[in-house]
Amino acid sequence: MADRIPVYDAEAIETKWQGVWDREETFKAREDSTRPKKYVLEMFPYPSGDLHMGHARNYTIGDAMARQARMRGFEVLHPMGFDAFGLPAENAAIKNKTQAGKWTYANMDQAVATMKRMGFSYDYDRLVRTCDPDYYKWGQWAFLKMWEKGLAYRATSPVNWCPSCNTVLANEQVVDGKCWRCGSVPEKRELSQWYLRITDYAQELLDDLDQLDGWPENVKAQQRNWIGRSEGAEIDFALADADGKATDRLITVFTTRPDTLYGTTFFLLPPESKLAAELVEGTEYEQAYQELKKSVEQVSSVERQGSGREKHGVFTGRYVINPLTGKLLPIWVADYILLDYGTGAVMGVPCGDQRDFEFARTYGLDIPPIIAQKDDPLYEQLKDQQEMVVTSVDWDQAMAAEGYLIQSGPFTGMKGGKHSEAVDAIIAYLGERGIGRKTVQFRLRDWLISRQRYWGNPIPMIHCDCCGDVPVPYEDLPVTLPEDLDLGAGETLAEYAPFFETTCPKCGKPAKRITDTMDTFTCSSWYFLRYCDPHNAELPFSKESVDRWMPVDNYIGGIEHAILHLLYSRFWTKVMRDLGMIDLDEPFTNLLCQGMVKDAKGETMSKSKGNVVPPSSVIGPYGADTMRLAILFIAPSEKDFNWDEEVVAGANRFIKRAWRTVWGLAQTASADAALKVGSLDAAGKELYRRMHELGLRCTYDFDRYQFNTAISAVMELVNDANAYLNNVPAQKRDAALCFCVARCIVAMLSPIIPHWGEELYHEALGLTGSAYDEPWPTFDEEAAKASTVQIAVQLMGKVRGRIDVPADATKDELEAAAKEALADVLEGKTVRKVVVVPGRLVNIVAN
RNA sequence: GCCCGAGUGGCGGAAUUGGCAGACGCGGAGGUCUCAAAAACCUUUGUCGAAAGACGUGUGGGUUCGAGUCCCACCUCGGGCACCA
Repeated sequence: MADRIPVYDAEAIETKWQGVWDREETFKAREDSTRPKKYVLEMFPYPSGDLHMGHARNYTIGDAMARQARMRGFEVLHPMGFDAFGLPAENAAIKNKTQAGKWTYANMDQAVATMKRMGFSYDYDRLVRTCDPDYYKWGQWAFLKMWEKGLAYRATSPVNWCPSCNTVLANEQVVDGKCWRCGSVPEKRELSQWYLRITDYAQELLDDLDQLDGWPENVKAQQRNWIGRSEGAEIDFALADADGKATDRLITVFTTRPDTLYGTTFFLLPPESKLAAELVEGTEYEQAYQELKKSVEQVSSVERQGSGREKHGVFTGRYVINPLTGKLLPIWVADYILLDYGTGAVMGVPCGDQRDFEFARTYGLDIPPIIAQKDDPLYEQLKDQQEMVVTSVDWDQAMAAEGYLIQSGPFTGMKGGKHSEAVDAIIAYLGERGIGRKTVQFRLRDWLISRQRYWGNPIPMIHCDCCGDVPVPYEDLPVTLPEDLDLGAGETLAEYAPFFETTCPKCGKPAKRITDTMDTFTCSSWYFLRYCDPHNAELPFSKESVDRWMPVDNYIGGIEHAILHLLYSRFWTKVMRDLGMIDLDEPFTNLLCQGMVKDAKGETMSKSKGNVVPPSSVIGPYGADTMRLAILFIAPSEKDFNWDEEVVAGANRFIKRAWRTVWGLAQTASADAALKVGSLDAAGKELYRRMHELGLRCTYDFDRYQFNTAISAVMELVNDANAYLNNVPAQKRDAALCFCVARCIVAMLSPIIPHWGEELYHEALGLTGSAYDEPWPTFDEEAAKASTVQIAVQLMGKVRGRIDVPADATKDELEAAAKEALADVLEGKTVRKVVVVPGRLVNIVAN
């Protein structure tokens, strides 16, 4: 072994090992391995340029997991790819007068170079780019399968249209009332669009969240919120004719509060309602209705939403009949009613609902009390009152939601509220008469996937004037995206005849291709399945390969995908399961959402703010390993952190110190000598013990992905090893111990600073092969135990002293030792109780 | 309004799940080496106090021999959903 310690030259070492890993295909996932599998996956990037700090953090976390898993004996699948379709490429192409593909491929090449420079252990043979025809072909294939199952369909309805992106958006992509990508306020437009029927899976998507023990609570909560399940009832109201007599025509409402049916004094429809338009047509009420409808269209969705907004409505001149009381209820059109939730019709209960209350106040409608709490004077007055005698009250706000029914016919006196006995009783009563039924509503809407943009996966459908919408035959897939549009001149797919002109596969007559492309989130909903079998030319993936690798054991990515990508991927997985493609309910077993990297002041990094710290600015002066260590050490992975140059410098200092320590140990190390613990001197025994203690801690922290404390455990071991080197003269050091400790330090840091680890593994320890063929060291609880421990001696729970005791002392011995230590304090007091926690403390209760 | 989180030194953060609060690192102070500086190494560093000691995990209560950890009430901050009937 070398006598002199070489200088730590990060760049030389990193270049060297990156070359070796590449050449030797060290990180290729092997299909024929007999090891158990582990699938570690980071959310693939959108190639909008080079990687930024957020990517560096995301991939460093995943890489540490992947490398450690391999050392723990797993065959690891750790792939990478690019979510390559999308608007920024198209916008850049328009601006630079180039092709979207050209721009995208150049960015991907750059990003791959940076990934390699960071030393990420990807199996690059499995690189997937969603804009490659042999990938997006299978997205089209999946669309056709969904079409066949009725899960893909076309519908005309008001949709969110982003005027800046010139395309429609999914509900999930309207964030805070604005386009998720550009921040413009979308307009409502009535358009014919393509949807995936995700609502068919609403209940399952909700229920299966309970299986996802490895997901953060807040992500599951967000998904539950988004799916938005409400239990309630549908109730049929008969439309009245001009004389107030019931007609055959029924209008159904959805309500979560059927118990408040007796308090219904009006009936509500949304402005977009076709029924409302029909009811007022040709009447004196039509003009006011049209004005309201127009004013709603002019108001943006941001303004229209929000409970603070004043409510507007118009009367339609028509009535429905309350099925319980037989009373006539005026039908109003109101701007706070949503077309696409529930049945699109609402019963107005001003006493029980704050919104209905405000509406009733504005338009002078009755507010009859039908629910009261027991301490309410109204309750005393009306608790046995079945008929309506108090028809309106003069309150400031709606009644409490819970209470007892009053003036509610036979249900008077029952407990009311959500999921109350009154709810059940009224549903049962309505059910017997066939005018109401229990039902469940979801807030989740079907997934609108058409985009009127070029750079995406074409929807594989043809519209024929004779045959309607006809799927492209499977053998004609993929529908290839043309590469020679003049984007700079504003050309779109819809105007590009070579693309849309075709013939109908059914009747052979001239027909037009659908020129919408699919939402890019369709591409990212199944890429993790493609990684299992990336070169399959017959199918999107084989069942065997998915059975081999799925589910993803560790999925790492940003919290911003809590709803969008993570919900869509769960849906897609369930669809693939129902198509018989896979046997899997959920794609991602464990999910880690890493925090954001902000600048030193805590601001988010952005090009417009000019505060971006590019990864290259750290890799350049310090090297990739320092970058990786700093990122993992600065904070727990889920937390945001502020970029701090001092932490980087500190990380680099530790790497250099650990480098010298390992080399220092290596100078007296021997790989051949057997370690005889019994014959070690005191310093050696203690170092050996600490190695086990800290190794256990480090392993435990790796197992729970808490890298900051895993690193601190190794730091302690390095400190201890240094103390050993400083205090024990070279000729007295134990060669086997030195080797063992050095090897443990190298092994435990290798997942985090891999080039450093590989270099020392070979050059300092003189080992061959790869550090990643080295199994993770095993540590022993017994060996970690100290012969004597210091425990606290407490009086009434307060620490009064500390004593050194043998680790194996009995409870009685500990009690005796503690009493002795506190003898002078205890004098004159009576000991009531003694609590002994071996290895920790003795607490004496005395007075 | 509803639903999730989180509040610990000057800072990032630990605390093996009810058992010695502040591990590890940053920063600070002092020192060694040097003509000097950098680097490196050593000592020290929760607050108050000269010391003994006292006080300390957002606030106020509670349970317990013992609470950062559990329970109740509240405050503050962050995030998500939101005119969803």
